[in-house]
Amino acid sequence: METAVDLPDDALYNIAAVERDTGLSKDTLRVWERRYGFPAPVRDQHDERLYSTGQLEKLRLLRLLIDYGHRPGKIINQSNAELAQLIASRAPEQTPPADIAALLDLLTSHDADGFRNALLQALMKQGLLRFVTETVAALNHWIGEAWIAGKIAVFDEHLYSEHVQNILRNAIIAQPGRGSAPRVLLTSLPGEKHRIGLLMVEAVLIAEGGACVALGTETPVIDIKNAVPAYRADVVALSFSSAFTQNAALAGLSELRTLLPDSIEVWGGGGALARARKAPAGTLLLRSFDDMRYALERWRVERAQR
Amino acid sequence: METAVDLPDDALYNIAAVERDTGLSKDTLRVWERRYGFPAPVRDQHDERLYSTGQLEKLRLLRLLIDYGHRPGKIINQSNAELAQLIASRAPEQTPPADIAALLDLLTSHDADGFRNALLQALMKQGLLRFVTETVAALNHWIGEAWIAGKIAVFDEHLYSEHVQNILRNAIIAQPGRGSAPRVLLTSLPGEKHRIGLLMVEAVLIAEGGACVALGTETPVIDIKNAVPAYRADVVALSFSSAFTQNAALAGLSELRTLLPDSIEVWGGGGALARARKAPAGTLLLRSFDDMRYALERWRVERAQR
DNA sequence: TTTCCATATTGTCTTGGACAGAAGTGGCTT
DNA sequence: AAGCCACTTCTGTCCAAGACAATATGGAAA
Repeated sequence: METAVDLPDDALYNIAAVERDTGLSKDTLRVWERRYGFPAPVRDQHDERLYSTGQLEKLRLLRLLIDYGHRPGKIINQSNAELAQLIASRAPEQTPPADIAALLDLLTSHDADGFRNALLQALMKQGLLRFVTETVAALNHWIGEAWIAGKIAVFDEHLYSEHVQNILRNAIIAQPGRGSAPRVLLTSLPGEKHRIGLLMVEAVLIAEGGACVALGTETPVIDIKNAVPAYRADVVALSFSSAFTQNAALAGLSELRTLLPDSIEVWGGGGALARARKAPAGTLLLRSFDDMRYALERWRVERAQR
Repeated sequence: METAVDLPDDALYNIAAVERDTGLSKDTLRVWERRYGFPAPVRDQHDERLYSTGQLEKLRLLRLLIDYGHRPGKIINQSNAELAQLIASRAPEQTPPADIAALLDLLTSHDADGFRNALLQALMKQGLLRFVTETVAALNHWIGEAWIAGKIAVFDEHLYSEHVQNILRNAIIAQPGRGSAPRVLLTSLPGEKHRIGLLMVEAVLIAEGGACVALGTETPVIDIKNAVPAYRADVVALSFSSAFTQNAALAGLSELRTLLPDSIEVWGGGGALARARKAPAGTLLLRSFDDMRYALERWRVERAQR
């Protein structure tokens, strides 16, 4: 599954592009440069920053390590190779299980039809719930690893996302009936663009017999608030990938909590919240799909008692 | 179909929350305050900005009008009522045909299941090709109109997008076989986030028996270039909604043309190019789905002769 | 061990100046 | 009229350097 990623080595990126590609704010990029001396981009004729491909690469590695609990000041002056080493040492198991490796091979050999068929076959064999919680979750993880290792091309990742969306949405629409309570309104806040996570949640909800109103990504809080009565939702569930910072995710959950009546539950999950210690008052953190299934069950028991 | 936005009057928002909720950057919020005197937020004990509910509301109205083509300096000092008036005056008096109106009614009455079923029914009745080129195209148009008139809620638009994606992807995956040449690589450039247009194109391509490699939205040009040999594409097709400016779309087509070998065709379509007079040398503008079907046919005839 | 507090680290906010690129305007030619 | 070019205005984004809130760390006390 070796894929040379063909990045032009001489490409230069302005600060907005780097913010978009790394998730680090412009303010953060400037203050790192001031404090730590990295990144030290060259300047154009108007003194505006231009970041190199190597700097962008290192910033991605730093972002990943920081998400895993390292602190910027401790690691920012290490070389790309040392950082990659640090990442590698974090995961002792180096190779994915055979079934996942087979799927990755199809993807990185650009066999779109083969990849699609293999995914469909896995879905048939496992059923929706296991397909999502095992195969898709593992694929997400290992594609992330391959991405860090530079072993997967950007366009293969795009193709992966498209095919998984096709299959999940196909499964979602194929599900008969309307589902029973609770009715969960599912979306993400502005800035959170990852759709796969949302679709996985939707699929699990439906497989558990729940009713789901999916609004896609990036719904402003106010609009979520207005959607709740319109769709008579019982629960609002938000997904935060690790593209979000933990603080931003917690702040979003809190804001939504203050806007909604107490009778509506607020759930949050995803990579950005995986390390969060405690949930904002009146909200629920879901750290796994099992957590979500328990939350669903708990809701049903509690409401049945009333 | 009237949407009242209902906010707590006494809430205060910091600048990051306003950025998230309005999509206006912090820099923009500060420079508007400096230049136009609006918004003029109160300050907390540390001189940090706190925006009121009314300011947030007005910012959202401004954002809507600016997206529609108004200029900030001209409208920023009008009252909320005047801005709402301006939005209302945009509403054309035309009405959609009955079948589209029925679908819109289901959507704006928040009947998600009814809307889904009506879409499915239309698909069954019309077949994929007519469903896409007639029903979905008309729905897009009339939802755009309703949005400008402020007659449709943000969350209803989100729900619409999700359901149409579900149905189109379902139809795409249900299509048997691999399709015949040409193999079309389909995506959009960074900045272009509209997915429905891409899915419509993919559905039409598949309905015409073509082979399609869909990379989703926002693929950087360099990655498109790398994807072409990897997937052995014959044609690259790009979609530009009217969120793109015409010049930016034409520049993107030109850049891609120079990067790819002459044997690969470059096609462009979508709202941003609807008014373009002539295509960049060596590229093809598709102004309708029929144009695309002709282009497909022409490619097949030309290649058959060789 | 757990809890608590002082200290260090880190991200976000502040101001006011600058300027590139988009949008609008006017005059000229076809 | 309609296209096209040059000129002006408008508008979003970038800059620097300082400040401080929020979080994490590390050691002392319970």
